[in-house]
Amino acid sequence: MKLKSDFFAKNTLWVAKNLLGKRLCRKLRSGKIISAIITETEAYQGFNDKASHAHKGRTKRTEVMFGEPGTIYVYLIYGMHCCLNLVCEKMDYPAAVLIRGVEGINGPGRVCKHFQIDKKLNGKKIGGELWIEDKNKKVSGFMIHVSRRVGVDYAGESKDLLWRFMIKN
DNA sequence: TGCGCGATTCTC
DNA sequence: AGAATCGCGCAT
Repeated sequence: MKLKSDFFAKNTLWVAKNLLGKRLCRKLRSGKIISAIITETEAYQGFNDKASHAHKGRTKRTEVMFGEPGTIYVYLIYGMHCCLNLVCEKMDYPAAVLIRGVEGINGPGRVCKHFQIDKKLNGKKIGGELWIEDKNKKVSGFMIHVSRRVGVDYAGESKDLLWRFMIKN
């Protein structure tokens, strides 16, 4: 079953945890469909999260994070890698979950490379070209490891928030 | 108009 | 440990 936008219209931490074990699916430019189980996520949420791009307010770049739940947010980092996020919560509230890793592929940049995800998907809704499926009966009952987010040491008191989630093993 | 830096990854 | 590489946010 494809997840619908109502799945994302919830607390960002809940979405980050509950995306673990779901299947990320992508229709490649060639038409071929590939997928992998999501194993690692991070939450970026609210007006007080200094690690979030949206902390500095609504800008051309962060506008997507204020949009409808289930919207795709892709940004370019370090001038060379793309990162995939899914917008959560409600309109006008900045929130997204970063997909940091899938089965066999670690790191947000490598996930985007593998799934051929770039900024052309930014602002689009999940559904046609990129979607999440929840039908993995064998992927359940796993343990979730919680830790601090990666690469946000600049974020003051927000850097120690335990908003990173990954499947153990 | 210019500058510093980043939710990273790969190589030396 | 250092490079690669560019758009964004803020200062000028």
